[in-house]
Amino acid sequence: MTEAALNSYTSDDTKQADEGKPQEVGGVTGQRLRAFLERIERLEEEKSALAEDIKEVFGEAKAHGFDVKTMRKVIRLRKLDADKRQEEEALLETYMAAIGMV
Amino acid sequence: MTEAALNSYTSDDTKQADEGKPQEVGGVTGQRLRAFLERIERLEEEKSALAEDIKEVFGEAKAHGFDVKTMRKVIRLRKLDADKRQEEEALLETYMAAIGMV
Amino acid sequence: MTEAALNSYTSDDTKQADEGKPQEVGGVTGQRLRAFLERIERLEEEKSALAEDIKEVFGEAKAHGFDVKTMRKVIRLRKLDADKRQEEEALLETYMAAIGMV
Amino acid sequence: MTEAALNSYTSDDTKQADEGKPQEVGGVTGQRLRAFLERIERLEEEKSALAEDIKEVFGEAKAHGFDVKTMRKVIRLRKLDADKRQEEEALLETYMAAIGMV
DNA sequence: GAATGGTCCCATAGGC
DNA sequence: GCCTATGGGACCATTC
Repeated sequence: MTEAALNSYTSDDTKQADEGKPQEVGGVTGQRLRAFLERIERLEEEKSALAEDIKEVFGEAKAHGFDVKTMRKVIRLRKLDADKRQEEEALLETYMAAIGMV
Repeated sequence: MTEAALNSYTSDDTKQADEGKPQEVGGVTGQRLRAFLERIERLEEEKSALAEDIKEVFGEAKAHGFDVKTMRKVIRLRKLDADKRQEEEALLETYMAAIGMV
Repeated sequence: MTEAALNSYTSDDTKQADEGKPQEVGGVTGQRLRAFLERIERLEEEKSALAEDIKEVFGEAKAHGFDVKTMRKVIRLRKLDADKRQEEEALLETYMAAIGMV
Repeated sequence: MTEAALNSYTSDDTKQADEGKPQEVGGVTGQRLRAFLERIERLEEEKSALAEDIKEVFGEAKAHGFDVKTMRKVIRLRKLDADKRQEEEALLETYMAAIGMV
């Protein structure tokens, strides 16, 4: 995405910048906000790309004759395992904290 | 669904231990399936990590006094904008291809 | 909640009913819709009541010196257990279906 | 947090087996905790069941050609209305109490 | 008021 | 091609 596209909805500030004058409107705060927005948008693009990748891998597996639905079930189950383990540890920590073992 | 697929979650390692021979059960197919599962799980972990990052950035922005809900709105609008722009460009290319402008 | 309250947003039909004439506007369809809405609202009231009950039990437990946070953790963990078991069974069924054991 | 609370998830049954004596560890307190947990879990099951029921009713309505999304909107509006009415009644009662009208 | 967990709603994707 | 099912996101309530 181009910088221009990013500016499309906050264009007032940009226009001023284009005219070679420091931002009197919005100013530093606007700069900071824009920086946050762009960081987030960048991360979301990466996230979407990963989602694409995942879909592709499923497609590949399917092309090799594997059943996607079952694969999803297996993955979900493995995730439950991991979550359970994590939850157990969290509970243990809570207990230890409760009896003063920091 | 293949027999190998069905065996995927009862690990090859175990079977090997039982029979003392590498990959008699499931074999190459099981290996392939596992590879797919692991690739997917890896990608999903990365995706989750990015989701975490995004949350953190929002948190940071909030700490600087920005309203997260409004930020989300802005991002949504900008995304629509970007999608629209992309759509238009795609259409333009279609037209240009149609009239032989490569 | 009174019947009048339930009718507050679909009052047109009701008004006609009040005037001793069968519903020409909306008619049977409106009746059916209202019946659905009322069933749902009834169920949601019951659900809210249960949420209240749960809060009360936590309160009671707290009054007996139990730590609510830890209790929640334990409950969550037990739920994960249950989910995992259920998921395992679902996976097994998928497998059996896959090999034609209906 | 009490010691009994900490023992709640490692069941009394096991301890009993180990020591051959009923309820020496955890004891009455553990019993009480377990009772609380079970009451809560029972209530949560009922709550989930109701959520299921609600989904089913929506499904039924959909099968009759109603638009679920719109139905949700209507229900939300009617709820707001009900809340408002209740609020007003509460205020009225407060006033009446204030002027001694029991 | 900050953070966390829970619930609800929507949008997308896969199956029939 | 609909339609159900599932995952993700937003919102809200509650706790510390």
